[in-house]
Amino acid sequence: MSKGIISKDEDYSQWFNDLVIKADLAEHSAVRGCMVIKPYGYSIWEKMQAALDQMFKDTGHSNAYFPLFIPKSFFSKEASHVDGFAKECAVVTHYRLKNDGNGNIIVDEDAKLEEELIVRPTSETIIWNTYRGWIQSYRDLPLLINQWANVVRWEMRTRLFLRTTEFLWQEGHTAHATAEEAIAETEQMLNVYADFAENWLALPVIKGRKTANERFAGALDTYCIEALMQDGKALQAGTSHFLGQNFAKAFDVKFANKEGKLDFVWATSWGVSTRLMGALVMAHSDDAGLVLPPKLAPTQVVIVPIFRSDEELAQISEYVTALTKELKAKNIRVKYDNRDTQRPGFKFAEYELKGIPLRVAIGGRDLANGTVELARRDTKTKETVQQAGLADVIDNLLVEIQANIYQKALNFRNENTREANSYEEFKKMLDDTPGFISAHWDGTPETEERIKQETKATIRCIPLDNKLEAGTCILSGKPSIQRVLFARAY
RNA sequence: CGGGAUGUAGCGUAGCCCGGUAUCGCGCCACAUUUGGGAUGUGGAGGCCGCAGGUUCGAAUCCUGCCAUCCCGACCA
Repeated sequence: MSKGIISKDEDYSQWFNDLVIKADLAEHSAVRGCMVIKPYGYSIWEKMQAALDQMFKDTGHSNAYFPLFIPKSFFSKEASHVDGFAKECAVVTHYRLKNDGNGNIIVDEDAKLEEELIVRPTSETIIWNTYRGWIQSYRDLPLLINQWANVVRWEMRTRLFLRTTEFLWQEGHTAHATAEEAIAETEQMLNVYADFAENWLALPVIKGRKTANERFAGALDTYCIEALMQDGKALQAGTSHFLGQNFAKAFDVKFANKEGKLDFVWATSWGVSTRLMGALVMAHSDDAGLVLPPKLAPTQVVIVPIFRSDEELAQISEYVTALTKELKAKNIRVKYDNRDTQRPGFKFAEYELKGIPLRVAIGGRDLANGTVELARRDTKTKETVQQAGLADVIDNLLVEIQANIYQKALNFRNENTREANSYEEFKKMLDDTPGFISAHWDGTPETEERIKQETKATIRCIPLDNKLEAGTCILSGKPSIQRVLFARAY
């Protein structure tokens, strides 16, 4: 176990907190519920952004930016939307401070805003108000826009990365001429998220739809990807919404179709957030620290020299310079840690904590033998390998590590996905063997709500690849046409 | 917002019941010896004891108020 990190078996949530802090990803700020994302954490987020951004552009989307503030009146235009967000909005009421004469800075009551501004919890309203001016004809469609932004949701309880008051995300907002096209877009972006989760985060996800209860405020249908964390709790990793014509109607966004008739536009929105950082940590890491998938690791290979004298270091450095050049030619992100202020053992522990996928150690012994010591973070194994052809070995290993981390997470999820056929069995599983539970449900919000009240488990999704299967609801005993996926969730 | 707890050096803590300006460890700085898994020794620096009042000759300690954080609920990307 690493210094200052509690074992994840002993206290999972404390382990997560320790890890985020010790690995230097983020820290609590002076502002309630808001975190400072530190350089190392932010560099991982930037890797995620870069990959996602490219995927959005490859599917025809463009980035734009809309205001942080939204006039309060916009919110009341879509009834279920305001219901969903009203309780967690930060509101700007004044635009000036003043000195009260006693050395205190106070809000200047004379500077009250005519209409209060809401700090965006999500941007549907301001964006659809803007789209009204951008769309007149079917020729203006589809409109495919994404924005990278921060949003604020005044949550009661916050946790680093998983639920902070302010968080970073991207939100896509698209407009289409037909429902079919909007639904296809919703599904396409869900697939982009699943692709990203599996191929970059090395995180297997279940694609599915939310029940009416769990649907986004203002959506007709909410699709999601659900992942399983190492403590057996589910985490919603991304959502994609089919908004129908709700926002078009609320903001009067009409277009002339090919027949010259006016119709309301069909909408989607979709987003992933810095919560993915939490998913990344919780899915793969261990008691020694982070385990980063090579594709997202800011540094993929760290080289640690072991030396007794300046002369020895100079000899090692000469070899490392050549190796580094080779690795960089293969687009491998490599760091040479030749600090003489820390000893090798300290560096080993530090890079394990930070999740660097591969470590190369090289000392006098290796120089004599033409070898290096190569250590994998994911398996914690190390071996002595020949210097000749090392760059290729490393290149291949990074691919293997990415695949291994994914496979490990997939095995874990498979081992912790179970079928329950009675309510007793269901409750026992939740307590004894947490994970996904596939069970029959009668399709009513009442049953869903009662299960949630009694067990804290929610329906994570109705998987898209579900097979229809007649059965009886575990709670009500009423007929059911399919199993749905339950879990306790973050 | 309800229930519980905690605020003492960068971090973790002792002292509080029973008032007398603060203990220990990690980390930090200097030097020496070290360097293949978180080094050792010697010396050193670092504190408005969460904030504001009150009691007292004297408050980290007692009293009141406030603020913040954490844990458990309801809410949630």
